[in-house]
Amino acid sequence: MPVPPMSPLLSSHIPTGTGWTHQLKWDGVRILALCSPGSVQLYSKKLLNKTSIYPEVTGILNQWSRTLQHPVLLDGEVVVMDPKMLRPSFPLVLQRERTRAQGAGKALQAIYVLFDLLACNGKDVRACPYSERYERLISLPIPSSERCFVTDCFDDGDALWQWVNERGWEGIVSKRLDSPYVEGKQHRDWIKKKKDMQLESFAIGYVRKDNRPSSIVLADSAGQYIGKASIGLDELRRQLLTAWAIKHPADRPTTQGLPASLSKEQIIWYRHPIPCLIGALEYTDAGLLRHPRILTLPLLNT
DNA sequence: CCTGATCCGACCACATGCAA
DNA sequence: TTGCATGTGGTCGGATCAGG
Repeated sequence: MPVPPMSPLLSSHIPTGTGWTHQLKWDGVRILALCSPGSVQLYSKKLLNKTSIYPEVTGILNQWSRTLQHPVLLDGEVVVMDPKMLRPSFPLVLQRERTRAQGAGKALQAIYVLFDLLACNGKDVRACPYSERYERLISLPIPSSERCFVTDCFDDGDALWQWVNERGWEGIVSKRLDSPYVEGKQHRDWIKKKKDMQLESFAIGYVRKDNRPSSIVLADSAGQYIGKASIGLDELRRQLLTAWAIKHPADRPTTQGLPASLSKEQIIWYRHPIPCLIGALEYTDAGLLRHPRILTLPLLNT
């Protein structure tokens, strides 16, 4: 039976030494595959059944699983490649997951990238060191193809990080070679480092919920709306946001072309936007920031 | 019948408070 | 001190429903 998958801890530091191996971080949806003789079930991180969502993945594994004598439990990431950028695209995989019409064209074909093995030959191997689980994984006779393969391991984490940055991938995951497979994050054996985008931006107002600022409304230097951010707002910043609105009120936004969805929230607009530094993963296709967070919001006096 | 607005649930990330 | 559970917040597409 599947268990909640092992998750990497976020860190800005890449571990070094021979005790660690490093892999690309595939930006997609975590999927466990339980392959029994003649049947395949896919599960999400929360153990929801995703078997029918990715029939192309299920199909590949199904063919192979007919030859099995005992159940095998695989762990990996389902991704969809961005054909232009030659790297996984999280927005595309979400689009793929939510499109019932399988595929909507070949562009949204899902790929299953494997990186761990929890059970094989009917035996639970979670207690085995990662190096051994990985060796067992690559020795499985799964028909390797562009649609399903095992991710590579690298010794030099810094070099892999540099490769990732040059090509705009999401990040890397470092794994301790002697570590067992542990549910969730109760370990220090898997470490992820993610790329970060920073941009100068402007708070043109804030969303008021429960009588206090809950997020800021963001525009870029050209005045284009780029989303809302709430992560990073502490009590001091909330007070600042409120005080700024009292000093520089406006009854309508200084920016054009805001989405209609904003109109159903209570938004306090600023006469003068506050410059701020925003961190984010990337832009979505709609031109909004993905996972924005507030890095610096200056404490202005006037 | 079609269209748009709205709600919902799935994904992700982080802040916070509490417990070990 | 550290990790976990909870809550908040963002995006997106599907489902639903109201109104033309």
